[in-house]
Amino acid sequence: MATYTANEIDSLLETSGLKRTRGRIAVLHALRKAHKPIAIEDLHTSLTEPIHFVTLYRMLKQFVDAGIVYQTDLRSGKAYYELQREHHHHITCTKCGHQEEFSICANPLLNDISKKSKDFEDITSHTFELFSVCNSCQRST
Amino acid sequence: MATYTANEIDSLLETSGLKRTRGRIAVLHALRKAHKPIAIEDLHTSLTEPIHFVTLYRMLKQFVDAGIVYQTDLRSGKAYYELQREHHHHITCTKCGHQEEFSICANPLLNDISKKSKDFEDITSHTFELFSVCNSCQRST
DNA sequence: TTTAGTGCAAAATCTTTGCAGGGTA
DNA sequence: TACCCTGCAAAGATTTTGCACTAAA
Repeated sequence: MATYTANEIDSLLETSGLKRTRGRIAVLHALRKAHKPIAIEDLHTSLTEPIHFVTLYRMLKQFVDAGIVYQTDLRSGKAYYELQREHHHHITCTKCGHQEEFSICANPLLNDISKKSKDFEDITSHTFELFSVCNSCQRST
Repeated sequence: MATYTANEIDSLLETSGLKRTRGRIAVLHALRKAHKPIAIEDLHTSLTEPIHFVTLYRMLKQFVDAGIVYQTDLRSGKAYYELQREHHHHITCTKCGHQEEFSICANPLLNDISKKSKDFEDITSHTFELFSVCNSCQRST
């Protein structure tokens, strides 16, 4: 449950035209284990294979371009990554950073939007993140 | 039309408990003129008053916290800012950077989400950005 | 073998912090 | 006057680039 099957990973990579390397497989497994958007630094820590930061940056960019990985931004000054098929969103507290997950996705809106667009056909990816002050921070103000 | 009235700016700042300085007024005017999310560097270029980058960073953080300014991320490695009341979203081409604006906002979803949340009452702000490959880049592949 | 992927070193870019002086209420 | 705001210098953090070597198809 915590890992992709070898077949699933292989087909993801093959479809994208990316070679099946030890590093990429390890990264996809690590992303799968995270179960939430994770920053590059934390991803690197969680890896079982030694992979250089530079390589990690390059891999993730390719994965995002290929649509395998979802990239989002939580206003913390760095990028967060998650497997596309685990895709979900968060409310983040702007005071303490506390997060709550929610399963509602903006997908229904995407169809409307792409239908109206003249320059774009399909939306390959999106970000959707909410920010607020959590109840406990609110009380302590 | 391209500028706030002095009164409007004054009340924005007053409500937020921020002092009415020459710099802040100039920045709000510049944001108003932009009519779209703008990066700090471009904002700085467009200013009529000389304002230090450091000050600009600090101002924008305050504005975002105060709810005057909307902060978003276009996966370009830097933050974009826009007046909250001009708030709208974009589809960005991941190849050439071409943007198309759309007026549909995720607001209807926000209500649903905050109602279901146990840790958060009101959503103060959100990001919602779409990514795709534009038709013209698609053709040239 | 040929092309794509990786590691290393270095640099570029964006953003934050501490402190002293200046402006606003 | 008291506190907030700003500029300056410096540092911190994240991400990118060039090049040589290695591994996958």
